[in-house]
Amino acid sequence: MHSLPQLLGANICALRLQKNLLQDGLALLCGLDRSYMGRIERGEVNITVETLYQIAEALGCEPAPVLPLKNEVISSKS
Amino acid sequence: MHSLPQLLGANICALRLQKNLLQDGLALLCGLDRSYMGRIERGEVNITVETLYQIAEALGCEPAPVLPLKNEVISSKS
DNA sequence: ATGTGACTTCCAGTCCGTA
DNA sequence: GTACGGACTGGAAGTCACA
Repeated sequence: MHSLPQLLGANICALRLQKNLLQDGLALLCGLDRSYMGRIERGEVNITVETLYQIAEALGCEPAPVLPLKNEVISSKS
Repeated sequence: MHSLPQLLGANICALRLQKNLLQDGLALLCGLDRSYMGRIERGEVNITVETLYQIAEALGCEPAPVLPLKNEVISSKS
């Protein structure tokens, strides 16, 4: 069980590697900064849905497969 | 074809009505402000993935069915 | 090729109202 | 019950320099 941004970042990283892309390359496709893409993959930031769609578009898939299931996510509520 | 926030808001609204919830009630379940929930449904704001998960949780479904498909969304790129 | 700190701008999200 | 407005705070977006 990890935080939502961490799981999301791990999924993005895995999908990126499947496409043999570098963080640089993916960031370019998304229209995002290289260093910001790194932070996303490390789960350091909580992205918006628009950013999610940009990434899904660049990865050539729907946003859904990028998202972890609810029960994989550490609940932020007590 | 509408903007992403508009489609997302319409989906949330439809799912909320299926559950016979008011904006008030859904906002409470999500831990969000009532007026902000209204803005979400009207597509006036671009929410984060964490908020998306809060809403999916409150609606009793996964985040995926709340999200529109890429090809339903007006591309923000030219 | 990626991690990180420092930074600015802008919007996610709250709280107060009115109709 | 819901739409809509103004004013506000924290944090997402976005960039750069350096390790």
